[in-house]
Order: sequence, then structure tokens, then C-alpha cells
Amino acid sequence: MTATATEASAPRLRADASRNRERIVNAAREALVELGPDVPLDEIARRAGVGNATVYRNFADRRELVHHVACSVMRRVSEHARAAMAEEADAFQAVVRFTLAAAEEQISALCPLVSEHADPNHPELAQAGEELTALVTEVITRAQQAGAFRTDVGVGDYLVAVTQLTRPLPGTGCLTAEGWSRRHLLILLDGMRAPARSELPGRPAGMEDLKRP
Amino acid sequence: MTATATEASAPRLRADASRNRERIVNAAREALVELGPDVPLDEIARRAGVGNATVYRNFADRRELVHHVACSVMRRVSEHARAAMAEEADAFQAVVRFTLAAAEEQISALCPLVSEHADPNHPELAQAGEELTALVTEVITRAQQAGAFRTDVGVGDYLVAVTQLTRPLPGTGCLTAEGWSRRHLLILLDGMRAPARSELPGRPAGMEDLKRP
Amino acid sequence: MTATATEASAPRLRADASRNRERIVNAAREALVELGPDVPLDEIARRAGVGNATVYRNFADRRELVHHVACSVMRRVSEHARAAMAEEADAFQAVVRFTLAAAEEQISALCPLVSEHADPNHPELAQAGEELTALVTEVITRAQQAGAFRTDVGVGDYLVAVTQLTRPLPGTGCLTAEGWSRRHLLILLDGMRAPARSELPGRPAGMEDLKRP
Amino acid sequence: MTATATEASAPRLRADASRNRERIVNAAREALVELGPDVPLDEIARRAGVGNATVYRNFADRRELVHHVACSVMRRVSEHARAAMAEEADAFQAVVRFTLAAAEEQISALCPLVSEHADPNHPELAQAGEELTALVTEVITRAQQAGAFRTDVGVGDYLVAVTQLTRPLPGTGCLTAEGWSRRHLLILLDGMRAPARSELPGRPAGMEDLKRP
DNA sequence: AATGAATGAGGGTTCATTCAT
DNA sequence: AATGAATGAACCCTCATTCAT
Repeated sequence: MTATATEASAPRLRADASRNRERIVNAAREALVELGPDVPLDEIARRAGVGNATVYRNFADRRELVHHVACSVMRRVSEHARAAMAEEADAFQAVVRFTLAAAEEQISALCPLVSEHADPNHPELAQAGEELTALVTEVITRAQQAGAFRTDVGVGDYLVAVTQLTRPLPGTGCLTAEGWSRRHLLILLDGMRAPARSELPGRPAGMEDLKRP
Repeated sequence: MTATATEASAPRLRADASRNRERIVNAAREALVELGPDVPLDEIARRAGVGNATVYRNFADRRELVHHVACSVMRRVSEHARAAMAEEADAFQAVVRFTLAAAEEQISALCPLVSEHADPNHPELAQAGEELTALVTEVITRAQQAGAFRTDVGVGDYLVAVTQLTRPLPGTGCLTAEGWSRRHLLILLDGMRAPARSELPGRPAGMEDLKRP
Repeated sequence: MTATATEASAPRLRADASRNRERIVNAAREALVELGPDVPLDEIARRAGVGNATVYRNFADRRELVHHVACSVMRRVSEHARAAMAEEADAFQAVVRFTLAAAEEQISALCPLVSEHADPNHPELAQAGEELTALVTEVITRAQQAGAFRTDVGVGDYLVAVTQLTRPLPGTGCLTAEGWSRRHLLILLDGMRAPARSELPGRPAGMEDLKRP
Repeated sequence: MTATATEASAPRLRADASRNRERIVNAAREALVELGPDVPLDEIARRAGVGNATVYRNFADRRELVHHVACSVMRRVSEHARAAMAEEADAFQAVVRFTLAAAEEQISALCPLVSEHADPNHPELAQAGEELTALVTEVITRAQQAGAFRTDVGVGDYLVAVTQLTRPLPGTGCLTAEGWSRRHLLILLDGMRAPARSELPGRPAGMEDLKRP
């Protein structure tokens, strides 16, 4: 059994099983963004073109599925951060580019899911989060060091505000992301440019302020 | 006075019944903001300290309860708009004051409810919405005419962006409103000050762009 | 207190209370016939123009209300039996007349109620039933003794068959009684005339066969 | 064979699922006849030996279940009509045989269901009804043409009267069908024999008179 | 005495999850 | 391994009945 050898280390999936897994995660992302966090798992199975039990074979429960969807999105957004820093000469322009790219991934639509419907302490999710966090921090810090980004605005402020502005508009499918959110993000970023036009209450929020007890 | 007028049509409520009705609406607002639009009505009843059927006696179904919660909040926010215009000499400062006051009413938490869980065409709700809309438009327009507010930002832009920034942060109770949203709102408003610091794509969104087919 | 004297013996009702009682019984009969045995008591109260609790003040529960409705109808039908025998010379014609009169009282609509929703052993109901039974038996027996009514058909047969034919036609309000049931009753009665046109299985059913264990 | 054809459109049921479906329909027929049209679906599930949700998997709601029960019974009764005409030489005897056979299927118990608890316009139900109607009309018409059946009694009269006589006696399980209804049906049929023994008010009711607006 | 309001138990229905094929 | 079917828990809502005015 040559196959058995590899199975031991990381139970390597059969080709079709692996394909199913991916289709489920993609279907889940779409369905979650479109129908919200309470979308029936049967609906996800239907979109993926598999039986509902197959979802459970791959993901023990909803939390685990959400977990993988979140990891997947975070990794893609991290890529955007790397690309923005590598390819944009102007530090503030890198912030703008990254912000718009992240918005298109609808990363924010997944935030409600993570906190409520997945375990934020899971190592894999934590690691994807930390990597993303580090990259975002770098993007922002560079712009601040270039004197283009207000220093009374922290990375935590940036992340939460951007997330909020790109969340799907309530009673709609999710159309805002495509249509308006670009305008609103740019307005917000204008407000984040140095010099500051007003005095903010409280202190700049860092990443550590996002942790919840 | 004004309250009595609103409910004048009903044959006059008994003292205790009236108290219950109010407790239910208040419990509903809290629960809706805290647990989201799918909060079980039994939970609302529990918080209000009444049996579940009492909720149904007062409000035929979830839609009707949401309807009343929404009307109630809208009226209070309209009051804030009037006060801001009456008491603030500086036109932009009126925008700031109104924005922060509306945020504290958590009006944004109710938007998802109205669009999905109530009938936006109900006369009472429509009227409350129109009154609020007219007032917000006035607040913004005054600031624009004073040369303090970007003219490439419309009332629709303002409303959606502010709504988004004040929505309860997903997997949390709702704490963001109190804590951070003030900072984010002020940053956004800084981005809305004239002169514009960047060029926005698309056209300013007016109130009419909020209507959905 | 001249009034008090009479109250002692049989707690004589105040004029308005007595009127209410009667209105409730009448509303109940109508509602029961029209909407079926599961009609909400609130609907009966509404039709009677009283509060729902007034129904309970007069009748401890649904069973008791049904009880009184049944007694009331039975007494009226008994009157028809007496009148038919007194005023019809032909014995079979007395059967016909009584049958049609009873049908118009919709007595049959109430049978389902009595057996299921009231206590058939209650003295008052039992007595009304016995009186009615005795009268019907007399009507039938006279016709048999006159040689006009099949002797292989018993009073029990007659009662059940007539009851069935005059029950409200299922998915309708109750229209059959008025419209068609006259025709069907007359056809049935034609089948009951002597001489018999066929041989029936079993034995003639008497009143005693209606009792159920 | 015939059964398979009926359900041919569905992608093919698993053996156990098919068994369950049938058990549910049978349990439903029994329970509906015994407890009436308001029988809790949980009771039906209990009798069928399945969980309540299984009923919903097979039949979207009560209406759909009733629909299938009604179709099933109608088809069986149509068979009786065909058999009676094929095997009985005497035309009136065919009426008698068919009537008793239909009674044993307790078809009448289902009438209240169809009109109120199912969609009488559903194609499948409508077709089953039309087929049955045509067959019954033929059975009666043949007897009339043979001079054995009153011509002042229409098919509509026949159907309604027979239906009423075979309905389960109200506050009882349903025992009357087996026990007494045979006697009453035969008496009624005696009344329908030619020549007529009395003059009926109104006009003979045809099938078209059963339709309701 | 009579009312309007409050209640709790129960039915219909949906959905996450488990089981048998 | 993958599927379709089965399940029970939870929610919404109604109604008989009791309570406070």
C-alpha cells in the first residue's frame, strides 16, 4: 500500500473529496455573505452540489465550517497587503489600495461570523489573524512614518472602521460593498490623512484593543 | 401630549396594560440591539417580565413590534436633529452634535430591522422616516451652504456611512457604540469637511438613492 | 329588600345578567353551527357583544356552555314533536312534519357537541334527552301502528339517519340544512314507508342502542 | 405498476422512505377519520411510527397530506364503481353494491377534509374527483334508464345524501360506518327506487350543484 | 357584576445534527 | 466515502382560562 504511507502523516484526501471540501467552503462564503450567518447548512450543501451529510463529514459543525471560511478569506487579504506594499511607492496610496482590495473580498462580512460563530482562539484562525494583523499594522505604520497618516488614529481604529463601512447594508443582499462602500472608504481615509482636522476623544486603538475577554 | 395623540385611536388603554406595552417596546429595543433581529420573542417577553402571549396581545406579530420600536427611535432622533439646529451656531458643529446624538440612540441597529422585519411602507413608519429624512437633509445642507461640508458627499452617503459606523460590532454585545464609534464618526466627519482631500468615484448619493425597488 | 327574598331560593339574576346569559347561548348556537365545535370562546363572546370573562362567569367552561345550548335546542324540538302529533291527523304525515321541523332547528349540528363536548349524563341534559326521546318514540310508534311506517326500522335508526342527513355539509358554512336536506329527508322517509322494499341486515335499533359505554 | 406511474416524476424513493410515506398516508387516513380534520400532525406521526419532522419532509404541510389521502381514497372508490358496473347484471343492484363499497372506504369522512383542508383545484385532486364523478353518474344514470331509480333524484342528491349517512357519528370513534350505516343506506336507497312515493320540493341536484363559488 | 388584560400549555413548522443505505 | 432520510429541540403563534380593575 503505497498510499497508506502518506495517509499517516496528514490523512491526504482523495481527489474528489478535496474538490468537495473546496466547493463547500466557497459555497459557504457566498451563502454567508448573501444570506447572513444564519443561513441553513442545507442551503450551503445545495449550492455546493453535495448532500448535506457531506458537509458534516468535512466539517463537524457550523463553527468549523465558518472557521475555514474565515481562514481562507484572511489569507487572501494578507496577500493584498503584501502586494500593496510591494507595488505602491506612496505609503498612503498603499493604504488606499489595500483598503479597497480588502473591501472587495468582503472580509468584513465574515467578521460577525468569526466572533459569534467560530472559535477565535483556534490556533489556525489565530495565526491567520496574527499574520493579517501584522501586515495591516505595517501598512498603516509606514504611512504614519511617512507623515501621511494621522498618528491619533490607531490600527485598531482603522480596522474596525473599515470593517463597519464594508459590511453588507442590512436589509439588502449585500450590494453596498460593490456600489457605495468605495466612496465611503475614501471619505473615511480622507479623514485619516495627516494633519488631523479635529481632536479625537480617547486614545488611539491598537490591535490589542480588539481582543475581547 | 404628543404620545397620547399618537395612540389616540385606540379605545384607551388600562394603566397596567399601557405600562406593559411600554415595557415590551423597551425590552424589544434592547434585545434587538443586543441579540440581533432574530431574537426570540420569548426572550423579549422574559426581559419585559410578561408572558409571551402578552407580547402577541399587544403586537400581532414580530413585524408589528419592530415597527413600533423603529417609530419610537426615529422620533427621538428627529428631536436630536431639531435641537442640534436650534442650539448650535456653527453649521458643521450641528452635524457633529447630531451625529453623535443619533449614534447614542443606536438608530443604526434598527435599520436592519426595518428593511427586513417590518413594512417600510406602513404610513406611520413612512412618515417618521420622511420627517427624519427631511431633518437630516436640512442639517447637512446648511453645513454645505456654509461651505463647511464637501459638496461631493450627499445626504445618502452621510446616512449610510454613519449608520454603518454605528452598527453594533458583530460578535459583541454592542459595546462599540459607546466606546469606539465616537472616534470613528469624528474621523469620518473630518473626511467630510470641505475642502475635499481626494476625488470620489461616482456621484453624491441623495436620499432617493436609499430607496430600493 | 324585596328582591333579596327571591334570591335565596334560586339566585335570581338581574335583568341585564339574564339577558346576557341568553345572548351568549344564542350566539353560541349560531357560532357552533357555523364554525364548528372548536370555535374560540372569544368569538362567541364577541358575537354576544360581551367580554370573554362574562362567558365564564355564566358558564364555568366550554362543556357547560355546550350543555345549555343542547338543552335549549332539545326543548324546542320536543315542542315540535308535541305540535306535530296534536295537529296532524295522518300519523305518517306527523313524522314528516316533525322531521322537517327538527331539521330546521339544526338539532343535528349539536349532536357532535353533546357527545364530545358536554357531559351526556348530566341530569338536566339527560332529562331533556329522555323527554325528547319519549316524544320521538311516540311519533314513530303511532305511524307504525297505523301501518304506514316500516317495522324493521327502529326509532334509533330513524334518529341517527335523520341526524346525519341534517348535519351541516362539511366544507361549507352549513347551507345544506336550508337547501338540500329537505329533499334528502323526504327521500329517506319514503324509504321508511311501509311496505318495506328490501330486507335490512341486523335488527331494528331502538333508543337503547344509542347509549354508548 | 399503477402506483409507480403516479409517483414517477420524483427521482425515485429509497425503499424505507417509500415505506414511511405510505405508512404516513395510512396513519393519516385512520387518524383523520377517527379524530377529525384537526387531528394534530404529531398524532399522525406517532401512529405512523415516525418523528413529526418526517411528516413534513414528505408533505410540506397539512394540506398536502390531506391532498394525498383524498386522492388515494378517491381512486379506490372509483375502482369499486367500475367493478360494480362490470359485475352486477341488475342496474339498481349495481347502485346498492357500489354504495356499500364506497361506504366501507369511508370516503365521506374525507369530504370535509378536501373542501376545507386541501386545495380542490389541484390538478391531481381535480382529476381524481372528475373521474369518480363521471363513474358515479354512470352508475346512477344506468339505473334510471332501467326504470329502477327515481328520476326526480339527481346524482348530486345521491352523493350528498350517501356522504352524510356514512359520515362518522359525531362523538364516537367512528363505529357507525361499520355497524349502522349499512341499514341506513339501504333505507335511503329504498326511498330512491322508482316509482317515487312522494313529491320532492326543488329540482334534482346534478354534479354541477356541488360546486361552490 | 362585568370587563379587559395576562397567562401557560400546545400545535405547526424549521433546522442542525445523526443514522441507514 | 457520500448520500438521502430521520430526528428532536426550538420558535412562533393561538386559545382556554384566570386575574385585576
